[in-house]
Amino acid sequence: MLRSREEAIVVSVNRLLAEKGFETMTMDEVAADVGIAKASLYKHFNSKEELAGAAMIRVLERALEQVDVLERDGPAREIDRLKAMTRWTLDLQLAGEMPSLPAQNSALRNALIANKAYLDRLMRLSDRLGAWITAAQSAGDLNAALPPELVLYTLFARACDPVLSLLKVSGNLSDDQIAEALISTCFDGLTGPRR
Amino acid sequence: MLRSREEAIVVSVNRLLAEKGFETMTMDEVAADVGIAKASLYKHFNSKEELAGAAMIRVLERALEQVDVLERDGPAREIDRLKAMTRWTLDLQLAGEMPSLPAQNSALRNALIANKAYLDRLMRLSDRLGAWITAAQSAGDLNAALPPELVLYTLFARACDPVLSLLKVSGNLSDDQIAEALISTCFDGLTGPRR
DNA sequence: GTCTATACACAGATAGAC
DNA sequence: GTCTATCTGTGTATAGAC
Repeated sequence: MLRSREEAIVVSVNRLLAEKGFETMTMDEVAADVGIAKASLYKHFNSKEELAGAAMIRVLERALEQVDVLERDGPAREIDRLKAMTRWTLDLQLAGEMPSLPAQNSALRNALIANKAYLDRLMRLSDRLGAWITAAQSAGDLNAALPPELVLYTLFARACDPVLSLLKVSGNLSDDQIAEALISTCFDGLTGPRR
Repeated sequence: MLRSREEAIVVSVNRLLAEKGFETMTMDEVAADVGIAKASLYKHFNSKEELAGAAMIRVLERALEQVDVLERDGPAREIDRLKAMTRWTLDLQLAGEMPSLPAQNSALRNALIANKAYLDRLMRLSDRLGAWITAAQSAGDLNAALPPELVLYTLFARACDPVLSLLKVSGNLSDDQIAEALISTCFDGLTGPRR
């Protein structure tokens, strides 16, 4: 029951991070959302940074599980697996469960680069996706002129692309149309698949 | 001299916003960076939101000037003008002068949508770019299946793409290589121009 | 482990002299 | 308009009873 309580906390943090970002989210909000007192939060997590770190770790672990699923039951070609992973992150965003990544300098970023558990998951995920990327480049399905790290960063960045939320509030497209359009622009670019 | 002082303030804010984001930037830092007392800041701008708004407006005005330049002396095809504008925003980012946009909910975003001067510039810029976008789609240079607003949002989002800063800290590419690579992935996608 | 109450720090904004 | 000094609110974190 301690585990399930902490799970409930992390779920709330996940959603609040997605909604407001790390700096704007307050521990009072988290406590209110979970339905416990703020002081109780600190019995489970020693700081706001540690709490956010736990949320980020949870997302990375879910991503690693998804990589396993795709490797077992997914499409054969690596390019299609990469597209499936991208679709997975877009669906997470659309569900409001993707915490916004700390791209710029922030207190969270400094805490995360000192968080061994977080870095471990991040590197494992990078390695798995990196293998797919180089394979897809060898197969001629990804532009081989692009540095693999550029491809990796681009896919990571799509996981928090503000274009999705802009399209969502504009209200002209369904969630599925948004996801498909973003996959198209990510892999085929704005010019589109034909030339 | 009041004008030049305010210009100096906005330049500092621009850089600090690019470096740390709105929530993390403090008025004390701004004052220290400009070299005046914090109270003096408030003689020029009534709030932190207003100050950041002035910085955003300045960027939009520079962008509008750039649109004029390209319309006068730039390439003939709209697709190439859009690429030139993208390159311009990437160069701004590389110079550390592009304030990070308030994609998620933040105090700044709420202030900006109530800022008439800001919204006016944003709409003017959107209209100018929107005309290029539909023209490029008609010419077959942009994927005509994509909603123009999606293309517009995608270009706006490239102006604060975290991929750029990730590549910059990794240190493997020159600034020019980074800019060219990002234009390539934006317009031709990860799969590249050939198929 | 949960709560109420509070300590502590810091950031946005202002007062008032010059 | 610039300064020093200060007010005020708020957010992280903790004390201590139960």
